[in-house]
Amino acid sequence: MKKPASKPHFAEIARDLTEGIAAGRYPVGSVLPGELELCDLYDTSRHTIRAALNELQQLGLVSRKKNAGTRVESATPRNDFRPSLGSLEDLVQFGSTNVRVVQSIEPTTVKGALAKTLGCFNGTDWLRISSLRVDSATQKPVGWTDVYVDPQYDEIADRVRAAPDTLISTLIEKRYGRRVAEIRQVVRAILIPPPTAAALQVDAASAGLEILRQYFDAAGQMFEASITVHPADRFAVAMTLQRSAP
Amino acid sequence: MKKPASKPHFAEIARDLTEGIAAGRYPVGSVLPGELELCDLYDTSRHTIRAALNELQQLGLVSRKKNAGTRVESATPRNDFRPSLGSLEDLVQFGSTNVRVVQSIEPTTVKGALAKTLGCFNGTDWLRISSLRVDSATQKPVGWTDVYVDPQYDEIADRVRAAPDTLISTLIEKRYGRRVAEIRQVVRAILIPPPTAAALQVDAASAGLEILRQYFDAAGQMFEASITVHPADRFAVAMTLQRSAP
DNA sequence: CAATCTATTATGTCCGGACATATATTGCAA
DNA sequence: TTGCAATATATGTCCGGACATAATAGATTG
Repeated sequence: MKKPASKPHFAEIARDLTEGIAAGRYPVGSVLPGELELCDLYDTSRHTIRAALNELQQLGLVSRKKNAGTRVESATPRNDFRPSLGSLEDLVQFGSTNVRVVQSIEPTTVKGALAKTLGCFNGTDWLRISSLRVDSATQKPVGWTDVYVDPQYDEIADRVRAAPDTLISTLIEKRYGRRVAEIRQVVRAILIPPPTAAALQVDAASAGLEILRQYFDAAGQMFEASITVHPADRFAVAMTLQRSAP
Repeated sequence: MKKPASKPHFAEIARDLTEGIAAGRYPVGSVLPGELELCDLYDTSRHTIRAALNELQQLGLVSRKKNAGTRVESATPRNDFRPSLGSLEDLVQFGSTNVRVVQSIEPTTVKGALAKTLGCFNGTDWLRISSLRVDSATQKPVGWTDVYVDPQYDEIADRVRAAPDTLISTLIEKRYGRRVAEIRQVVRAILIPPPTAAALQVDAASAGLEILRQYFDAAGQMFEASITVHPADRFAVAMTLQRSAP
């Protein structure tokens, strides 16, 4: 009955359960057997079962609640790849490589196409913080950023100027306690518009990278958004994905 | 001595260790105390210590080896944000929205600037698979892709044509068993070169998104690379990041 | 001196128990 | 019927032990 399994026991069980979920034996939305039942099923200890279930949870296959049991959330082992080094700072390529030089901080009313791209209602009031990102080595501008924050957070203006290497979302979190729970990011290619091109010291018809970021709190409310334009030859978005389960 | 800690014990320990790493008490590259020592230090069981260390490992702060102990890898709690839905297919926006139309499959010798961007030696031989991605709804081309694979995999040509909605890396894995362990991706903005512009049915001087992907196996060997060019107004790279620890 | 064998030592896996805690259900009372 | 309290039940946390396994360092041998 017992195979001379080379793999650890909990990994075998995790594999079996994953297979069962993929095969539809445990359909999405259903609740799979309790831990003690699984102990009985696989003839092992609860500790081992939990280690196996932990794997499934890590893979995003199941969610677990105190009395409701472990619910099957997805049939396919999503997050097959995950970013290996991907703090937000790394992603944005912030920090030591370049600093923020604030150009202007003023309240504005967002309407029309801009409102649509930002994902807010027409005529919403925001505080716009425009800044230039300058590479500390070459002294050349690497990006123009318009950050839109809730106008009630106007007191962060000083801090934004004082801490040129800190994310504005971090400043808001420290000052007002509103915490970012989710970030949506869209990367597009554009032809850099003339005024921005001048600020970035590039030709008018050159290509650029436009990055839109939306910051949401735990309630799903967007309280910050930013649009960044980078010259094509001075910036790239890089990321590394690694397979989760070897 | 005992605080009325509301948080679980192992979480407190994880927090403390994270703090110690961030503060430099445990510098990057150093090896922090063994599990039994930590048991003594925090006056707890090995199980709890391991749960805490597990958190740090999950956050990418430490790596662990059989006899060398747990090594500090990074000072900042990276992966503070993780992609919420991020299978590779989602990221690439593959699948039902558009299909691959193969234009040519032929062996080439990569040299000069191309070799440099692809990240291989000058004069390396590859099998180049050029294809057009066409949106199934509008019938307009949304991207031009040059995939470079090891020329020994020339038998996949048929499969590439036969399965227009499957990743080429997946085809290689199924046919030859060589498995992708890591993917590096770089997104840049470019001006679309004339021949590509013609194929994509856009103006010559328009902006486009260039995506370079490199596929590595477990040994760190690159065995596939691809360069994709998308018209600026027909494609964007979107991703959602969610905070890991609420 | 080099190569090989052998302890030593760290993490990895696993056991079987205990109590805590959050949630769902049930039962009782207004 | 509605609202609240008691109970049941699932996962969460934690203990203290055991043996396995891999990597290192030391001892042994050619």
